Amino acid sequence: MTSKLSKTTKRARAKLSRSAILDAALAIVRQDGLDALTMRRVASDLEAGPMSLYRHVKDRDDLLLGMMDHVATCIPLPKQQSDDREEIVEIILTIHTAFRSDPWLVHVLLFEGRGSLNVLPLFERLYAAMGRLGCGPAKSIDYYSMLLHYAYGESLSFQTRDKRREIQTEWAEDAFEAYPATSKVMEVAWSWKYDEFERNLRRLVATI
Amino acid sequence: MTSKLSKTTKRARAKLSRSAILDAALAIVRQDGLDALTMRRVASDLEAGPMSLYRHVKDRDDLLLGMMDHVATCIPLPKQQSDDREEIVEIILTIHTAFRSDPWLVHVLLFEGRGSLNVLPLFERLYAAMGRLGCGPAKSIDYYSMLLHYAYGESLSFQTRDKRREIQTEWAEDAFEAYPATSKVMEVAWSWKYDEFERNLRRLVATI
DNA sequence: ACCTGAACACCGTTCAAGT
DNA sequence: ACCTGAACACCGTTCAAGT
Repeated sequence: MTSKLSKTTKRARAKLSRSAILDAALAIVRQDGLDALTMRRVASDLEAGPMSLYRHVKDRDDLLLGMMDHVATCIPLPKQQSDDREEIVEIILTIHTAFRSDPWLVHVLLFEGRGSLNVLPLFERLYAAMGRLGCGPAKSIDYYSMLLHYAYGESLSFQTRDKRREIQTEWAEDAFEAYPATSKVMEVAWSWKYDEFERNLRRLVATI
Repeated sequence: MTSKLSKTTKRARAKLSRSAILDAALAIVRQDGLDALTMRRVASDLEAGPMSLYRHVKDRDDLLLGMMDHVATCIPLPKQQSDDREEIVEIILTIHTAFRSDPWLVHVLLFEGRGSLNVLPLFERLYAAMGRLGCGPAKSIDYYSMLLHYAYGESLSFQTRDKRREIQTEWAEDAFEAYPATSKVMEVAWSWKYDEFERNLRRLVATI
């Protein structure tokens, strides 16, 4: 019995490391979303006290940054495109795909203000392509912002769409009665998937 | 002394009403942001117990919805434009301006999934203009989504920009060394205001 | 009818203490 | 060195009780 106990304590000790904590945190956030990611939950998943985490992680912010760093290194770089506009499209699509598989990224990027430097190789290619298209720094940051902001908004809207629809079904059926143009659109809107990111992205890139 | 006490209790009673609560909540959120809006804070600002609010407001969600309804009715409708594309631009700009003066709107719209029906007159004009431009329901919802998603992303990025920059100044100066195109852009980026919403909006509307 | 205090089940984090 | 329990200052909300 004593040996069994010491075994489990040994395992418990081995479990607690920065990377183990990051893995556990990623698992939580991917299963149950960012709100479910609490220090206490991570700790209990690792069968440790909540305070044990703080030896390997400065605070919740640092935990999120670590998660971003890890995810950023896992993003597969797209093939280099000969057409510069196509190169830009591919890069933004890569980022957008990352937002789709890890929706919490957008939240952290925007609201925690943390970004990983591991994403720089991707951005370097983006800015290089813009440069070849004749954009100076000002124009580059302007177009970059436009594309990224659209990706932010689209991702957030997409990831909250189901919840929003659920709530909106409570709206009175006759709410749109006085608004004919709206009514006509709304009939389609409820079931609309509007997953038109790539098509709209190409529209935007074409304006560069 | 007794009369003084009864006076204050009378005033305290008069203070507590749905609209008084909404006003207090709006004042908080405009001064200190959405995170500062707690039921306890609203109550204490009204010199009431936290539980007293629940007589006039179902829960925090209902409070937010009430705030949105109030703000939505205060949005000034833009002048009708003879050019349909210009009409669309004006309407989206109106929405964007509302997002700028009440940044919390975007957060509530997206993450709480609550929207006010009081905004329908504005949307009716938007969909009507799109219809006149030859858009069916599908195309309308597609373009509408693109424009609104961009407005979402731009607003969120704008309102969190200062905080993000503050954090990013901690980054090592030589982080961009290996990335020449990025370095060149970044020199401009730190001070860049990229408040190019209207110009980009026009670009987008032109593609309709 | 209107208001409320105590209580419940949470949260991140500090701090002093264990091994 | 690594881990932890108790504690602090929060949160939204339930519930039973006050007036």
